[in-house]
Amino acid sequence: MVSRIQVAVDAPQHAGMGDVLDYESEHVLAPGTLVLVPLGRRVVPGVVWDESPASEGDAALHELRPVHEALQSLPPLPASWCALVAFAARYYQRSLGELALAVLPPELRKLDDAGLLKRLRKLEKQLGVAPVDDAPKAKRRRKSEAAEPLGERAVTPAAPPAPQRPALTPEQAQVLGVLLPTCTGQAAPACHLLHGVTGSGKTEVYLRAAEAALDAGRQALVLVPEINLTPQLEARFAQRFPGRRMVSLHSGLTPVQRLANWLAAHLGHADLVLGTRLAIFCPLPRLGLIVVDEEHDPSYKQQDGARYSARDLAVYRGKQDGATVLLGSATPSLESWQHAQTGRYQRLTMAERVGQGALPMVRVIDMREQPKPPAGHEVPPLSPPLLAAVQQRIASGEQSLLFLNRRGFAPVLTCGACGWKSGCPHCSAWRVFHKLDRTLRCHHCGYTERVPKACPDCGNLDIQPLGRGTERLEEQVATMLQGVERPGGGSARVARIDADTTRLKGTLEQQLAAVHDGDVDVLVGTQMVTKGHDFRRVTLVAAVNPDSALFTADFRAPERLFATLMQAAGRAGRDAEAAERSEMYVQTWNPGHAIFAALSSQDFASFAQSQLREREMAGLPPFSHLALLRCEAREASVAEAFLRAARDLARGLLSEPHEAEVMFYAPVPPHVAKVAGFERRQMLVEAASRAALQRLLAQWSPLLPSLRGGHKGLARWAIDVDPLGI
DNA sequence: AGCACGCCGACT
DNA sequence: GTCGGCGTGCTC
Repeated sequence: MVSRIQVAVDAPQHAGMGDVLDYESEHVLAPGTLVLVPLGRRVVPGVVWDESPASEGDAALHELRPVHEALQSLPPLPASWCALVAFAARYYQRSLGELALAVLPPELRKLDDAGLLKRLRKLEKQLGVAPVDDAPKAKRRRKSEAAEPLGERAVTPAAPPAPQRPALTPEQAQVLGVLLPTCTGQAAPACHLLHGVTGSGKTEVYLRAAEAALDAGRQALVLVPEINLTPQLEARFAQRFPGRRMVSLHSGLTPVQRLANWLAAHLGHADLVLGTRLAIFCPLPRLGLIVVDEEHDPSYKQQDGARYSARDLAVYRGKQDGATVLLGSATPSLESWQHAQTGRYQRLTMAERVGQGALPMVRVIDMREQPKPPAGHEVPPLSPPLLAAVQQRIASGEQSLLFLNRRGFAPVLTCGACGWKSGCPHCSAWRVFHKLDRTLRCHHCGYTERVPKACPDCGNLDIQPLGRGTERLEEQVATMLQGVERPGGGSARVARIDADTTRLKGTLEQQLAAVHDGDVDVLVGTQMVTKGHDFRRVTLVAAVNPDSALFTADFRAPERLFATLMQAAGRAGRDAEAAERSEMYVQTWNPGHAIFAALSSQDFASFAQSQLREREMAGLPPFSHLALLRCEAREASVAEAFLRAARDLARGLLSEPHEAEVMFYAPVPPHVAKVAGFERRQMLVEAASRAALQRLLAQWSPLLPSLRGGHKGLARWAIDVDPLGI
């Protein structure tokens, strides 16, 4: 019997095709089955989808092409996975197939059934598990089967010695008293917001929660914001759960490894999955717990392709799969904080550092009151009080961490004679001066050139760096500390950690080890060093120049700066014995800014409260809901005309009672308006409720392809739902 | 998105 | 005379 099936394939929404395409198949294929289908003159991978009632009727409008091949060695993706993908596609305004295929392991998209079977056999051998039943293929059919646990449970190796578990603090015990029953199924699953100051032992809470879920026969998914943070967390989980199978999922794995790990999770062999945002789409048949560590971190929002928020999807998935969700942070996002206030999330608090350590004393340095440099000279990077504090740490054999969130040597070069600046010819951005290889690099399009010997405009030889990045800070600090002796003899050592020094795999670990071994007295670094690392001998942390974050147009900048500074502060005094002498210095030209007062008192709750009040008055999230329509064209006027036409179209969609529910702003250039020769424009859409926004977007986005014809030269457009920056 | 077809400039 | 630029159009 030949039957008609629906398949989701990777075609973008703006192609104007429906969500699924119709094919004919020899066999009935269960929804969630991976297939290869012909599309135009290629063969592309796709996922069999549950028939959508809309296209049911028009059976024989055209000849259907047959499915090329069904990948039946792989158990179909579970209905819960399809539901999550369908929700995310709808919510973030992407086509079903684009999202479905984008969140499968890239390697999987390249295999046919024979290739896949080979990988599965290899995996089974590696894991020592019974083979997945692939005998009577026709038996594996419809939904009822797809929803069942897939494959056999992992054969647990002989019980290893029980690992040592640290004693719980009273706060941890209290938090776990609430949390654990929801992880084991004794109590209804819930969404918890764990607000715990840095050093309060959040990781131990994650470990105990995972233990409870695992002991109840469930799987646990732990998300971290960055790949850098996976190795250390992996080590802690591996140590705690020696008898359990754990896999990691992130873009740093080789394609083959990533597929193997994904398969282990999908087949139910892995008990624990640890990964970055992309892991939220990993099929897990027995999911009982999702942990989102540092839930406020912007990395959870994908910034290209399908712009989903893994944190928000975790909450949705938890509800759908009956799993408990644990969002953890020392500085929760205002969205999550608000949900905790209204009772939608359950708030759990840990205010004390393990071992009674205090957070460092915060000293705000007023840069306006520092001695003025001689005319024609720059303000030195470290003010006298900060320099003295660093020197004192060196003298006592302690370490300092200087945080500057800008890599490279100088953000821009300039000619002293004619005012030329090192702009990028293809972008509206400066090219950053990298001294190591003497290049000017555009961080937006990658355009790189050797630094010119003379000013390209006037020929003047005196080209000067303007501003300061970590590369230059390292150099200047080394100069300032020249001749400063360490206790054991020899002069002070300065090191730097940022994306440029850790480009090669493994170098971050090496550099961190050098810091731990005491080979470094002063560590200069970007954001990278403020996240999660446990520096035992650091007693001084300084934010060298945090002011730039105060004046960006982004309404989330204060929240983000506060989180970053709090996180940086948390790097100091992790050793209880040294905690008392720990300090955080903040150099600023705006000491009156509310953020620094909040940082000094380290009172997140009142900071959050005042920020929420401001958001409410300004009608910003979480009190409104936003979407951005972005587009690109060679000509700015084309991009703007398209956005205006889209706006007129949208206004026409709003019927009488709903007219005031959604507001449209004028098209504006984003922070960097031109990238790689294309002019970018964006238009903000604001709605009082999520439902109203979703209602509009659902009607609006399918109509946008029809506008294309009227705007020659329009390159592409996309909708960003819940954008992080505007 | 791919991948074609299709119509105009500098090369063996 | 062809190789190749990217504009336009189609894919169940």
